[in-house]
Amino acid sequence: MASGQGRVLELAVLGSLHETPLHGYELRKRLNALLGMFRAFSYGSLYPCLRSLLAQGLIAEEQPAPSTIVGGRSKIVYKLTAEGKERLQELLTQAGPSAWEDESFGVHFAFFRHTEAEVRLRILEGRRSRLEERLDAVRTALARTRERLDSYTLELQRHGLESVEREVRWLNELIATERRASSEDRPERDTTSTDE
Amino acid sequence: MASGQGRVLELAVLGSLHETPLHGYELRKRLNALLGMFRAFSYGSLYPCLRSLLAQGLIAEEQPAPSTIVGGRSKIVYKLTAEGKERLQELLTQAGPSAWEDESFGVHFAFFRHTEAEVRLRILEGRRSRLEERLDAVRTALARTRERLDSYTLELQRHGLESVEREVRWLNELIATERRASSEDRPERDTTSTDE
DNA sequence: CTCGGGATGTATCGGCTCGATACATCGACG
DNA sequence: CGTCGATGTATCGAGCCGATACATCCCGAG
Repeated sequence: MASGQGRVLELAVLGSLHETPLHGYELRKRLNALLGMFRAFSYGSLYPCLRSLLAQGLIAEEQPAPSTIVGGRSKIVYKLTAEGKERLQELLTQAGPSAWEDESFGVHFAFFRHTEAEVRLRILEGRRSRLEERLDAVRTALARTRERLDSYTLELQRHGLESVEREVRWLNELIATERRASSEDRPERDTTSTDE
Repeated sequence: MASGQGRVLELAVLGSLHETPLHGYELRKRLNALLGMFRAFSYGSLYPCLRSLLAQGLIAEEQPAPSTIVGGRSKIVYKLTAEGKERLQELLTQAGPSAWEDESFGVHFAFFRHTEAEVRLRILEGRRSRLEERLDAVRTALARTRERLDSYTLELQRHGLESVEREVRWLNELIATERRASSEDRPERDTTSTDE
């Protein structure tokens, strides 16, 4: 109900502007280069988001030297404010369902560099159990199906299951790597938690 | 611009009802079992869609024997009308961009059983070139990137590229199978088109 | 027998997002 | 000097989802 539930864009914009100030067009290009494999950002959502962030004081328009402005409307370069940086940190700390759904997981992952190790781990595990949930649901539904399925439906199911299983394996590797890295940082806790 | 552009639901509902009449709840369960790996259908879109289809005369409410109705509101079973079957055939014949985008491709594929071989092939090829386009875009954007990317971003890119490449390979196999099947039906055209 | 909880079932609302589109400027090339 | 494609800001209609509300049915525990 607050403002930051389904707002993946907010994190994406804030995170991108954290690296360097940008204007809308560049921002979109950068986001689509970064996450174009998973989703496509459009102006129809980008500009309203920028307006909202501007109104909240999380970003600000950066005025370039007036000499560079020639025509009527100049480029509007947005940069992060101090409040924006705080908000970004806050968003990066959240490890809720909003972090591991399909559309948002990629965005959160893309900024893992700025995320605490513990939060990273929780997001990865959340994503994994989300996918396993889905596997269960589809598998039991498939098992309960009485009728014969045609070969195309079957092939679609097979491909879908395989893709999700692949992502689960990928997550497993990432989680293992994270665990290894964090146990190297804290070698005292290494022997006690060698359960899995 | 017409009514059936982004309306994946229309095809999904019509296609499901073509097999057997259903009511809303069952319909949703069936669709989520069939395509739950790729997307999740919600009532918020399903009921408006049913209403619209009803208004267009493409589906009709099937009245069960009055003896089964006990309480106030009974189950509303929807079935396809003759116009609905026509519309479904029309939708299954279309092989435009609306057939091979991310959200819609799965739905179209799920009903390939009722689709002509030629249309199947065009949809599969359209999907493939769509994905290759995306690969190109991301790869060139990646090549043009000056700055060093952190390991998480890199890993995300790698995983994304690999997933899409995998889907392209899958499509290649499907296309090859389709071509083989259709050349068995028309053996005269076999030798001329052995270009790939 | 009865009472409560979980599955079944229909329906809506607010809000977010997308694709298409409009319009303006700038640099390059003939 | 004209025009074409890339750059750039911005909006609109329409579709879609998550949450939610509310009613009924079924079945097992007490």
